[in-house]
Amino acid sequence: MTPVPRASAATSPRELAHPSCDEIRLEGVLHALSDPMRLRVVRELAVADAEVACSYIELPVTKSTTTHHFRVLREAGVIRQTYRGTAKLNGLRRDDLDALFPGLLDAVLAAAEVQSARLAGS
Amino acid sequence: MTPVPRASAATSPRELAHPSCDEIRLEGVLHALSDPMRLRVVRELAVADAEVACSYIELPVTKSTTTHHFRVLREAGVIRQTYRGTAKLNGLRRDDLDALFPGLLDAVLAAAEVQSARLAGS
DNA sequence: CGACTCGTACGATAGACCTCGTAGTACGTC
DNA sequence: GACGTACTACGAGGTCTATCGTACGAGTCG
Repeated sequence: MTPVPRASAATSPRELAHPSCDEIRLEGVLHALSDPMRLRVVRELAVADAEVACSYIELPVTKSTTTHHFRVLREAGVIRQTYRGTAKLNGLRRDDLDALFPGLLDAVLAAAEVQSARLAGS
Repeated sequence: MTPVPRASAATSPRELAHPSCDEIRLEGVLHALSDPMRLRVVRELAVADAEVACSYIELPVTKSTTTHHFRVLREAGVIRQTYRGTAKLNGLRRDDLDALFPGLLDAVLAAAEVQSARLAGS
């Protein structure tokens, strides 16, 4: 019942499973990006342009839910997560996404920007 | 309980409600595109580059389900539907989408193309 | 008119998803 | 070792969604 066998705790039991580039599916990426919370996370990660902790991005939901969204983003191949002590650093997989789907991430980010400005402007 | 009051059947009871450009939300578009069936429909509409009937696009699902997907696409603002006799013509709202989110549709279509080729090549 | 085709509407079902709360684990600090 | 912090896992509740089947309205053609 444990899909991820806990990485066997050999040396780094805190390795997180990321999909390889071959496993990243466009539908999954679009679905991950279609949630307002996750889109917000991705936008903040994009402007941060560096690895930030989960707690750095404040969402109007519980921490459990935040964890859930980060997991969805990771499993879709949108972000990369690595542990660093007690914190978990999150970064956009921009290189992989750009290689797989050129221009897609930028187009989505630009569209989010446009819409955000549109909604703010009235 | 009827969100759309049936257009009142005044003169054209067969007018379909489309969201205006202001009402098109990026999340909705991404969500509409995140379904394999709908992505397929959009791709076929893009290559057709003209208005085609629902039945022109063959999907491995029932006709009811096909109708459902077309409705989702229309309500998200991705396609435009108009009646012409017994058939219903579907066309991409390319102009509106390009105006709202420049490059987004092309990026998604290109990404779908890339992935399709990748999956076919094995 | 009758029959047929195209698409819709409604109900039902099963699965996925977002959200939360609580309990637990890993890591750092005192 | 004890405590606090950061995040996770699990279960639950409620909503949404994809799919189907059947029944129905609109239009076309014999």
